[in-house]
Amino acid sequence: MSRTQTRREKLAEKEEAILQAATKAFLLGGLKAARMAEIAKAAQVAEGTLYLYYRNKEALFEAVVARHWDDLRRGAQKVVRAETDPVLQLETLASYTLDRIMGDRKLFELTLYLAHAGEGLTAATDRLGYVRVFDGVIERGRSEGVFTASANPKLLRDLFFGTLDYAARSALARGEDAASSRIIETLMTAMLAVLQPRAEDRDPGVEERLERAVARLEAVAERYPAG
Amino acid sequence: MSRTQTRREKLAEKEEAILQAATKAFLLGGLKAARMAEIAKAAQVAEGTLYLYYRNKEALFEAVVARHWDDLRRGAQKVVRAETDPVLQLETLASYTLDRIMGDRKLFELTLYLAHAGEGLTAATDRLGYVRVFDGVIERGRSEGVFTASANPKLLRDLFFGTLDYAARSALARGEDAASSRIIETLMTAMLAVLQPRAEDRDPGVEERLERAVARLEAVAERYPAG
Amino acid sequence: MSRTQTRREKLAEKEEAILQAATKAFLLGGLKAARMAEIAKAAQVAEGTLYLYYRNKEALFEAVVARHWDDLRRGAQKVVRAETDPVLQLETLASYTLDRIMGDRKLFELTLYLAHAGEGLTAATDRLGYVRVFDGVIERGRSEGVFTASANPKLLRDLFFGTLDYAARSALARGEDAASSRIIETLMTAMLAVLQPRAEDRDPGVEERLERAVARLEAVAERYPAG
Amino acid sequence: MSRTQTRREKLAEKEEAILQAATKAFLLGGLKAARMAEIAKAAQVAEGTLYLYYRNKEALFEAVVARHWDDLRRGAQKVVRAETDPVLQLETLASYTLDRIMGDRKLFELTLYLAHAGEGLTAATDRLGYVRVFDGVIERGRSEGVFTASANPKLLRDLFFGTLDYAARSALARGEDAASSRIIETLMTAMLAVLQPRAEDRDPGVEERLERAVARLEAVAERYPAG
DNA sequence: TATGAATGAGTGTTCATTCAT
DNA sequence: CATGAATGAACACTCATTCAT
Repeated sequence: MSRTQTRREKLAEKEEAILQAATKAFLLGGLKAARMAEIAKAAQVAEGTLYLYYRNKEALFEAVVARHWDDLRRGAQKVVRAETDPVLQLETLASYTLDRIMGDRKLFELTLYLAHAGEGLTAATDRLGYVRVFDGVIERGRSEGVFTASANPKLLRDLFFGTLDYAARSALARGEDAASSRIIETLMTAMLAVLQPRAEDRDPGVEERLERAVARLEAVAERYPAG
Repeated sequence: MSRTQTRREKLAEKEEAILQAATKAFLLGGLKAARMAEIAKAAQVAEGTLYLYYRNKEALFEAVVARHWDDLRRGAQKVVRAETDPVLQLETLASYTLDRIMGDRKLFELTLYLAHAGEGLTAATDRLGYVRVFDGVIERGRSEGVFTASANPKLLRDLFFGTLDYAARSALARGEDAASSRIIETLMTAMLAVLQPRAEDRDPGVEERLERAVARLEAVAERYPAG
Repeated sequence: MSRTQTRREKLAEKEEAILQAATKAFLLGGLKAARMAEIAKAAQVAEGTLYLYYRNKEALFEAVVARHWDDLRRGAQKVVRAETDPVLQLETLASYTLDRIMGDRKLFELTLYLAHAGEGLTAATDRLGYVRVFDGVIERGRSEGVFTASANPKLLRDLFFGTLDYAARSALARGEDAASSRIIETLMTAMLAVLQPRAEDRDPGVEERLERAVARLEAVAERYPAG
Repeated sequence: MSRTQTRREKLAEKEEAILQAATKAFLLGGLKAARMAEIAKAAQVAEGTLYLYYRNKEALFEAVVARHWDDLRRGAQKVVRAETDPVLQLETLASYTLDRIMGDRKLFELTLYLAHAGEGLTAATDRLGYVRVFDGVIERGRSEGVFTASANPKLLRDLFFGTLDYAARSALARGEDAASSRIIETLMTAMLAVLQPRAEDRDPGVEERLERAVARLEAVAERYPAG
């Protein structure tokens, strides 16, 4: 059995080596520029061996991207669990997401690339796990009554991930490192405007009392006809 | 002179034909998949002729993308000018942007592709004109006192374009046509939360006076029995 | 008539401009690398105009090479005529030839190139005029009794031009500027060995005195019997 | 081990086939005219395979030329070793060289072509081995006292190879097969004029008679002791 | 004569993938 | 499972030459 285990371990190790070599290669120049021959050499396996683990170059590419998103998801879960307040969780998640996008921008671009070039929609699937972390935060906020139940989760995602993606991309395009704190602040203001509509000014008292007072006066007024 | 004009017109026509053929070709499968030979054939010119107008395939590609953004910019300016209220301008621009992204999504992807694959930063430049339309709306809103002057334009762009881009992309990824109205609504809520912070509760005088008026009303109303 | 002359002059000027531009272009990178478009631009004519003067690129190339050899021939005739002694004429011609080969090595290579690549043997024809200068020197030397009549002119050419060509080429290959004087000296020694067999031993003095001395020794020796 | 050997043999065979096919192709029309596709087909390998053995077309070309010079060198060494007298070695080498140039003139032209077109100086390197055979003959002649030590080897090479190259080229240009014996004779006369200065004026008669006279006088002298 | 825009044939090289060993 | 030599399809770009003006 130890032999079987050893064999399995060897396989796992080899797969890991391939994945790492491939990640490095794809990061350097994208799907097209990476050479299977170089990946094989870096992983210290023969070219043919790559095809024992992955059907083709694209499959290897997808595996790399998938693994990346899995890493991200785990990291996101970790930082989210460190907080209890949904609002803080949201803010923490935003910071984490922005940092990761900025740090591994190449891999995010690869995801876009995959979505663009690929016939498969695997990219969407990959992000799914990550998006669920976000959805979880929203859900918890709702069940705790901190967030309004009326906001559509899909739209919230658009706001959240769209803004962060775009902010990261334009920052990178301008060569800036990050102005993370400010964008996070702005994003939170925007998010909370949707998640907690008029939450703080909603002291319903004034309105209700006004309604009631007017209603009563109207009743009186009817009793005393004008004139 | 009519001869000169004719020549120029011929050149312009030929360039237009090339550009159209190229747009079609690039839209079909991106930069890589498009074949110069096919573009030439579709434009009814010889392959060599393409190179009289554009240095190489990539230059032709960039020209296609640039023209697309120019079209967009013009369209955006038009819809914005049709409104006078900055808030409505913003909303109109959002709708227009979303529609165009959804409609020409391939060309948006090509822009991303360009940003990803290209060594040139042309992509950013192309968008610039379009972004300026947005900036113009914000600026007008500020100068009219409708928007707060404190919001950073860059961050606003991130919110605006990021959300729209992402919404379009994810809608397309899910195969949906569009849920435009709802995302626009959400986006506007978010934007205004940043652009008009506590706009309605602002000027506490109103609230206080309202409070006082209600109190007096209540006092009066209580003097007259409910029945 | 002055108008006709003007026209002719214009044509001649244009042809000259083309030839000069072409020479420069071919010198830079040979037949293949030169671009008709660049030649046209340098000559300040349209591309099509080149073809009014020369059937095609190769014909232009040949014209350039031919003109070069004509220049050389004229120069050779000049230096040869400056001397009267055939031996000195030979030496002068050798120096001149070597200098020109070294100086315009590119054009010599082009001649070789023409011989190699071209289907026409034009190259040989071009050199003909130059070779005739050499033949003339030899002929004069013979008729003056300075050179032996028995040497085959063709073989002499092989010796003369072959050595000079090769010397120049190998010097250039080694990046040396020239060791001209020594090669000229050696070549002359070799040439004269063929053209003036036993030429230098013709200092009869030494031989005669030696002959006389031996004769006297023999006379003495004979007086004393061998045994 | 026999398997390994088999593999190596296969590789060697394949390389040989490529080299032969390439030689044939390059001989037909030079570097430019030869088509990699045709070479591959002739060698019965795929086009890509050519690039497993040679970096590119030019490298293949150089390999062909290099092999040619290696062949020549071996042949030259053989004929030289068949003689012992340096003068005869020189003459034999001249004949061999002339024959080979005439026979494989295309490959010689290719060498020139390489020198002309190539950025690399490989051509010179290739000839080096061959030239050394010549240098060896000269050196031996010197150490045996047959050749004068004063002649510069470089100049001798110019004379030897230059004359032979040129003779072959002009003979080929004139369509003649060869007038080898006469040119060899002339060349040897010229070479020896440089290598054995005053060789022929050594009219052995005088020397011999001097020797004899002195010998006889010595004999007489012994009979008549001094005093 | 002169122009110069248009032509379009022609080819070296790469690299993902396979398969005999 | 592993190897790595062999495959071969695929394609942008150049540039001498032409011809309508």
